[in-house]
Amino acid sequence: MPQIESTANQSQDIVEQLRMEIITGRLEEGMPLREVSLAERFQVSRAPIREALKQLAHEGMVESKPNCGMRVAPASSESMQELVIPLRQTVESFALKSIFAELSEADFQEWETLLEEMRTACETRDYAQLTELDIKFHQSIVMKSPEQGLMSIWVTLVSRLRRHFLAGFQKPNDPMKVYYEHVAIVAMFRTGKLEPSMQALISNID
Amino acid sequence: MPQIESTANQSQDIVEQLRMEIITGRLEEGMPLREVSLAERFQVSRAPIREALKQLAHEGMVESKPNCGMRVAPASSESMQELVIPLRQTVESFALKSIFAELSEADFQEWETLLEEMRTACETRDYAQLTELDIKFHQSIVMKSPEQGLMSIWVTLVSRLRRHFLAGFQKPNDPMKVYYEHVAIVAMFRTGKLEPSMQALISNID
DNA sequence: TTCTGTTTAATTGTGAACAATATTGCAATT
DNA sequence: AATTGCAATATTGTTCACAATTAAACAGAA
Repeated sequence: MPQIESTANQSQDIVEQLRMEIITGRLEEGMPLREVSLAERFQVSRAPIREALKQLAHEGMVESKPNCGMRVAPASSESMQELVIPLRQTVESFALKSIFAELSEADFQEWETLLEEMRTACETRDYAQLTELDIKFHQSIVMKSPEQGLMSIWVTLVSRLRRHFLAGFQKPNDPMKVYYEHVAIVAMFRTGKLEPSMQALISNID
Repeated sequence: MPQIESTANQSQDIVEQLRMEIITGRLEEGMPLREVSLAERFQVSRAPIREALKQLAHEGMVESKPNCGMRVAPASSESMQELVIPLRQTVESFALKSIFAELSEADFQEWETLLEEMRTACETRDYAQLTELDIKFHQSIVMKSPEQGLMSIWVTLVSRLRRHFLAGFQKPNDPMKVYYEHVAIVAMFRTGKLEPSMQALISNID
């Protein structure tokens, strides 16, 4: 999001909430999103709801048919995902490179917290929560980058891969695999070696 | 834009107009965009203006400071452009590949028309117009692709390169160069050979 | 003068009513 | 029974009025 300083306004909160519900699959594909229903649910007027939906439409999370309403967008085609995955790898690598030298202990603490939550999500097989945490981890890397507009690009890409997340989690035999992978990533970050860190991050994106 | 069928609504028209004015440099960097002023100019209320500005903000054309208004976003950093150029090449190649087999005479006619306009723009040294036509040419390729959401990604990338256009046009000795390059691209498309066509398209993106 | 705090104005954020458009259901007709 | 036309409903698109927030102007004291 191209906001210079993010003050908490209603529509932004709604965007983040709806985005996560779509990514995690709590809101199924094709489900219509009515402005009045959402307005009642979030206890606000239609205006902030409209803004939120418009933004999600631009991100690719929902589809808009003029005068006919929004609905949760269907998953991207296989070929589309094959296009987007390397794009996402490139963007996140770039983000990591731009922040790597200035990583502080506070950054690592933030990630350690996420890792703990990820561990419990793995243990309880809470795939929706796991998806959310995975997204948040990668998002945090992009968010730390001082490059303006990188986040907008990243969000637009990730929304096309949202199905990829859930699908990827449910197949592996070892349900802790996702957790271990991210532990390895953070550990590699701590070594201070850029190239292997980028490699670890990239290999996690597929 | 993720609209399934594009009916002409006001905010969309405003988006396209403002986007072109920013890309072509008619609206200078840092210039504030006030909702009421724009509402008066376009003879509409603030709501469609707000929607247009929000969309442009997500595309990276304008920056938004909450409760403080929008302004034309400054150009991307050099490193950012170096990131985005190959991304754009990848996206447009993908788009071309997805439409190449079904190109019709109508498509070529559309391009020929653009080429003619491009020629006169080159002859009259109208760099703003030339920028607009260049964008429209590449945009048309992405637009023809049936892949949903490709346009959103493309727009987000191009907005980061908008300075690149104007700068690239004003330097070459031969002012017709831009025209010739696009003529060559379309001619290559007509041969029906995919790989060289993609190469021609890519080489034009730098 | 320079700094600080307060007031004032400008601007965005939100709410609510109205208009325009698309969808749905129903009836009349073939 | 299937189809077409029409009315009723639901939904979005737009306008206007108001609240909340921010930035600027200004006065007063060190």
